[in-house]
Amino acid sequence: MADTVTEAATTTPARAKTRIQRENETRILRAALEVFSEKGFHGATLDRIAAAADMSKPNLLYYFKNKEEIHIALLTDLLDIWLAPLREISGDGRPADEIGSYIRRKLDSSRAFPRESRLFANEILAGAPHIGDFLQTELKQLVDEKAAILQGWIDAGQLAPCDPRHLLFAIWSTTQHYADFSVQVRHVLGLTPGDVSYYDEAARMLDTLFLGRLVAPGTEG
Amino acid sequence: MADTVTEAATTTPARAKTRIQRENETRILRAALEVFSEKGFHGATLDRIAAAADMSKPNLLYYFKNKEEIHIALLTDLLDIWLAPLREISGDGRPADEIGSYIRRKLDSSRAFPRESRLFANEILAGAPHIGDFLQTELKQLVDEKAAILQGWIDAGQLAPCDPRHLLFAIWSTTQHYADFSVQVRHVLGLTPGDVSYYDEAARMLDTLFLGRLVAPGTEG
DNA sequence: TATCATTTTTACCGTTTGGTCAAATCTTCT
DNA sequence: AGAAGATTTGACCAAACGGTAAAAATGATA
Repeated sequence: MADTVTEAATTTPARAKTRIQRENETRILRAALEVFSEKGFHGATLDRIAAAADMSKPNLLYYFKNKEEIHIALLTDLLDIWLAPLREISGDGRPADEIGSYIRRKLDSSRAFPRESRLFANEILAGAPHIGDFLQTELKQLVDEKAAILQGWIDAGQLAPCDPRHLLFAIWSTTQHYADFSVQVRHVLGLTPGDVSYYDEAARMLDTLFLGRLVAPGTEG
Repeated sequence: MADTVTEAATTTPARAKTRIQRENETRILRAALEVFSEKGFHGATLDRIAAAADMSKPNLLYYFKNKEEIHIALLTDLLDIWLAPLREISGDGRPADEIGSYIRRKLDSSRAFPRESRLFANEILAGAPHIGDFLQTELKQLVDEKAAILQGWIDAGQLAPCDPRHLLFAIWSTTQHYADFSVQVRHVLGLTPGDVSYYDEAARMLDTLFLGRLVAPGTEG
């Protein structure tokens, strides 16, 4: 399993970073995100990443000691993006407002960071070899905390009885789907490759689903 | 892009298959499914698949001419599994019954075929290089057909106004999530690696979400 | 401008990987 | 049993891959 992203990074004193160093590291990370999110860890090659960064392979390896270190650097950046929308959920607001805005934030995140979302999806699909520890500790803790808020609403009769953690799963899956499965979404809707116009309709759907009544009364089994 | 699964397969007359041939092909496909779904296409190696099939690599290549052909064979089998639950949706039933049972079938499919689901997810994430054509034609057509049924219910006031295709997306994402992101689900719930006990609670959640009212009236924004 | 550290390049290496080939072995059928 | 075909194996190959070493070039600084 090698390294995990939660470990301390620096063992050497660590000098101040040069301008070139900063520029090249971001160039590499940007290129690597593109390639990793599209091809997965094993499908991505250093040659490809180097080419995308407009840089020679040995030069790339001057900034990151190996392929895995680039991958871990990307995942580390990613986790903040992933958690941010969840962190904002507050027990002070009204359930519909809080849940509705959480969904909107997650959906916005899918639209703004589709590559990051696919990187995350690839990592989970692969068995979360690098972020397993994060999932078990940091994420679990935050989920437990927010689930308690949702449970409070359930106890107060403001939210249907359900396992709040599964409600979060439903929000994650539906929102991330539009980034991770965008190819399928587009093909089914008959859209062209770059088109992301489906996000507006997606937002309406998720509002209806999570905040409205989907199936009309009297038509239930 | 190479081959797609929808192309005609045989150009040679195709002899009747031997007992050994049938046995070994299924052994290979079973092993390949295990490895591909766990490691992705590029992460899977012929050596690994051969080892999992308890077979030498050249012997494996006696039955499938290359790695891609094994992958395509798996995807072909997969598509039937993927479509089956959707095909069953009928316009004759009541909306809640039809949608509810569709969700149950999809969730059962995730539980019964998690490896197939992950194989599918990997393929879509990679940009659907092999099943792009299937998505654009066969799947799109079936979705259009079923979406028309849902639209009929909407027009009859039995279903909330929404884009029916996005309703299908929501069902796909929530149900497949439990197979594709099972590692994350288990880590968040604090379950052990093999544990799939979360499926019962998942079924309740999805029933509440799609068929019930999630947020109570009066607590909406 | 001379010096020193940083950055980049060229050439290369060992391993892994997908795949081939021909010989050997096993099945099947007469 | 023996021929014919099907199956299996061991030895091997070329390309791709991750990564290294050392020299050359560039940048910062006094």
